[in-house]
Amino acid sequence: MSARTRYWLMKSEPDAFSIDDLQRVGTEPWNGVRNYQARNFMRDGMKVGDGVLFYHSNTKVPGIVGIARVASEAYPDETQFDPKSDYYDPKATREQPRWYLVDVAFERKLARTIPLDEIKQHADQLGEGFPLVARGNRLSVFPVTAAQWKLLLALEKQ
DNA sequence: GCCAACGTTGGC
DNA sequence: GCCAACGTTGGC
Repeated sequence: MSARTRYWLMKSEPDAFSIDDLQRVGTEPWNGVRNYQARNFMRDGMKVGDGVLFYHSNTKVPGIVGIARVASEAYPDETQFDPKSDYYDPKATREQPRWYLVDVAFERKLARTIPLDEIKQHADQLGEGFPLVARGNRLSVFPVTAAQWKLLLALEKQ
Protein backbone atom coordinates (compact mmCIF):
# COMPACT_ATOMS: atom_id res chain seq x y z
CA MET A 1 0.00 0.00 0.00
CA SER A 2 1.60 3.24 -1.15
CA ALA A 3 1.34 6.39 0.88
CA ARG A 4 -0.73 9.20 -0.53
CA THR A 5 1.31 12.08 -1.74
CA ARG A 6 -1.29 14.75 -2.36
CA TYR A 7 -4.73 15.68 -1.19
CA TRP A 8 -7.58 17.64 -2.73
CA LEU A 9 -11.06 18.86 -2.05
CA MET A 10 -13.72 18.60 -4.75
CA LYS A 11 -17.18 20.12 -4.57
CA SER A 12 -20.35 18.75 -6.04
CA GLU A 13 -23.94 19.78 -5.74
CA PRO A 14 -25.69 16.71 -4.35
CA ASP A 15 -28.72 17.37 -6.55
CA ALA A 16 -26.42 16.90 -9.54
CA PHE A 17 -24.02 14.28 -8.21
CA SER A 18 -23.79 13.20 -4.58
CA ILE A 19 -21.50 10.97 -2.55
CA ASP A 20 -24.27 8.33 -2.72
CA ASP A 21 -24.18 8.56 -6.50
CA LEU A 22 -20.42 8.02 -6.42
CA GLN A 23 -20.85 5.04 -4.09
CA ARG A 24 -23.36 3.56 -6.52
CA VAL A 25 -21.26 3.96 -9.67
CA GLY A 26 -17.85 3.42 -8.04
CA THR A 27 -15.89 5.64 -10.42
CA GLU A 28 -16.99 8.80 -12.20
CA PRO A 29 -15.41 11.20 -14.70
CA TRP A 30 -15.44 14.56 -12.93
CA ASN A 31 -16.95 16.46 -15.84
CA GLY A 32 -18.32 19.94 -16.04
CA VAL A 33 -15.54 21.91 -14.41
CA ARG A 34 -15.39 25.18 -16.33
CA ASN A 35 -13.00 27.21 -14.23
CA TYR A 36 -9.39 27.50 -15.30
CA GLN A 37 -7.89 27.34 -11.85
CA ALA A 38 -9.83 24.20 -11.00
CA ARG A 39 -8.95 22.69 -14.37
CA ASN A 40 -5.26 23.38 -13.83
CA PHE A 41 -5.32 21.59 -10.48
CA MET A 42 -6.85 18.52 -12.12
CA ARG A 43 -4.70 18.63 -15.24
CA ASP A 44 -1.36 19.60 -13.75
CA GLY A 45 -1.52 18.59 -10.12
CA MET A 46 -3.44 15.37 -9.67
CA LYS A 47 -1.91 11.91 -9.64
CA VAL A 48 -3.61 8.53 -9.47
CA GLY A 49 -4.12 7.61 -5.83
CA ASP A 50 -4.35 11.16 -4.47
CA GLY A 51 -6.88 11.59 -1.68
CA VAL A 52 -10.06 13.60 -2.28
CA LEU A 53 -12.38 15.16 0.26
CA PHE A 54 -15.86 15.03 -1.28
CA TYR A 55 -17.79 18.20 -0.46
CA HIS A 56 -21.50 18.91 -0.91
CA SER A 57 -22.19 22.50 -1.94
CA ASN A 58 -25.37 24.47 -2.50
CA THR A 59 -27.35 22.32 -0.13
CA LYS A 60 -29.02 22.63 3.25
CA VAL A 61 -25.94 21.63 5.22
CA PRO A 62 -22.87 22.17 3.05
CA GLY A 63 -19.84 20.19 4.16
CA ILE A 64 -17.47 17.28 3.67
CA VAL A 65 -19.35 14.02 3.27
CA GLY A 66 -16.88 11.43 2.07
CA ILE A 67 -13.50 10.36 0.83
CA ALA A 68 -12.60 9.48 -2.73
CA ARG A 69 -9.38 9.09 -4.67
CA VAL A 70 -8.05 10.21 -8.01
CA ALA A 71 -8.43 7.22 -10.34
CA SER A 72 -6.96 8.41 -13.64
CA GLU A 73 -4.55 10.82 -15.18
CA ALA A 74 -6.18 13.95 -16.62
CA TYR A 75 -7.83 13.66 -20.04
CA PRO A 76 -10.18 15.87 -22.08
CA ASP A 77 -13.71 16.30 -20.75
CA GLU A 78 -15.97 14.79 -23.44
CA THR A 79 -18.87 17.05 -22.57
CA GLN A 80 -17.07 20.09 -24.02
CA PHE A 81 -17.47 18.57 -27.51
CA ASP A 82 -21.16 17.69 -27.18
CA PRO A 83 -23.54 20.42 -28.43
CA LYS A 84 -26.34 18.79 -26.47
CA SER A 85 -24.46 18.96 -23.18
CA ASP A 86 -24.93 21.72 -20.63
CA TYR A 87 -21.14 21.84 -20.54
CA TYR A 88 -20.67 22.25 -24.30
CA ASP A 89 -17.94 24.73 -25.19
CA PRO A 90 -18.05 25.87 -28.83
CA LYS A 91 -14.50 27.16 -28.58
CA ALA A 92 -13.06 23.77 -27.68
CA THR A 93 -11.85 21.38 -30.38
CA ARG A 94 -10.53 17.83 -30.21
CA GLU A 95 -7.22 19.12 -31.53
CA GLN A 96 -7.15 21.79 -28.82
CA PRO A 97 -9.33 20.75 -25.90
CA ARG A 98 -9.92 23.39 -23.31
CA TRP A 99 -11.29 21.35 -20.41
CA TYR A 100 -9.73 18.38 -18.67
CA LEU A 101 -10.90 16.07 -15.94
CA VAL A 102 -9.87 13.05 -13.90
CA ASP A 103 -11.82 9.99 -12.87
CA VAL A 104 -12.73 9.93 -9.19
CA ALA A 105 -13.28 6.66 -7.29
CA PHE A 106 -15.36 6.15 -4.16
CA GLU A 107 -13.56 5.19 -0.96
CA ARG A 108 -15.98 5.76 1.89
CA LYS A 109 -18.66 7.97 3.32
CA LEU A 110 -17.81 9.81 6.51
CA ALA A 111 -19.51 8.70 9.71
CA ARG A 112 -21.14 12.13 9.67
CA THR A 113 -21.10 15.26 7.53
CA ILE A 114 -18.45 17.73 8.61
CA PRO A 115 -20.44 20.93 8.16
CA LEU A 116 -18.99 24.11 6.74
CA ASP A 117 -19.86 26.08 9.85
CA GLU A 118 -17.70 23.69 11.91
CA ILE A 119 -14.89 23.95 9.40
CA LYS A 120 -15.06 27.72 9.72
CA GLN A 121 -14.46 27.42 13.45
CA HIS A 122 -11.04 26.02 12.61
CA ALA A 123 -10.11 28.75 10.15
CA ASP A 124 -7.12 29.73 12.29
CA GLN A 125 -5.57 26.28 12.05
CA LEU A 126 -6.52 25.74 8.41
CA GLY A 127 -5.13 29.11 7.39
CA GLU A 128 -7.10 32.15 6.30
CA GLY A 129 -6.28 31.33 2.69
CA PHE A 130 -7.99 27.94 2.81
CA PRO A 131 -10.61 28.32 0.07
CA LEU A 132 -13.55 27.01 2.11
CA VAL A 133 -13.09 29.66 4.76
CA ALA A 134 -11.87 32.44 2.47
CA ARG A 135 -14.15 35.17 1.21
CA GLY A 136 -16.12 34.14 -1.83
CA ASN A 137 -15.60 30.37 -1.49
CA ARG A 138 -16.28 29.62 -5.14
CA LEU A 139 -13.36 27.46 -6.20
CA SER A 140 -14.62 23.91 -6.72
CA VAL A 141 -11.31 22.00 -6.86
CA PHE A 142 -8.27 22.87 -4.77
CA PRO A 143 -5.34 21.30 -2.94
CA VAL A 144 -5.40 20.35 0.73
CA THR A 145 -2.22 19.90 2.73
CA ALA A 146 -1.54 16.77 4.76
CA ALA A 147 -2.04 18.81 7.93
CA GLN A 148 -5.38 20.20 6.72
CA TRP A 149 -6.50 16.72 5.66
CA LYS A 150 -5.67 15.36 9.10
CA LEU A 151 -7.35 18.23 10.91
CA LEU A 152 -10.54 18.02 8.88
CA LEU A 153 -10.88 14.26 9.24
CA ALA A 154 -10.26 14.49 12.97
CA LEU A 155 -13.55 16.40 13.14
CA GLU A 156 -15.38 13.32 11.88
CA LYS A 157 -14.89 11.59 15.23
CA GLN A 158 -16.27 14.44 17.30
C1' DG B 1 -35.22 33.13 -3.34
C1' DC B 2 -31.77 36.65 -2.41
C1' DC B 3 -27.57 38.54 -3.18
C1' DA B 4 -22.38 39.15 -2.53
C1' DA B 5 -18.40 37.60 -4.70
C1' DC B 6 -16.05 37.03 -8.58
C1' DG B 7 -14.77 35.03 -13.23
C1' DT B 8 -15.61 35.85 -18.15
C1' DT B 9 -16.95 38.34 -22.24
C1' DG B 10 -16.86 41.77 -25.52
C1' DG B 11 -17.14 46.67 -26.96
C1' DC B 12 -14.23 50.31 -27.35
C1' DG C 1 -5.80 46.56 -22.38
C1' DC C 2 -9.60 48.61 -19.75
C1' DC C 3 -13.74 47.92 -17.65
C1' DA C 4 -18.92 47.62 -17.63
C1' DA C 5 -22.15 44.16 -18.22
C1' DC C 6 -23.32 39.76 -17.49
C1' DG C 7 -23.53 35.00 -15.76
C1' DT C 8 -22.51 31.71 -12.18
C1' DT C 9 -21.44 30.01 -7.60
C1' DG C 10 -22.87 28.97 -3.32
C1' DG C 11 -23.99 30.41 1.52
C1' DC C 12 -27.72 31.88 3.95
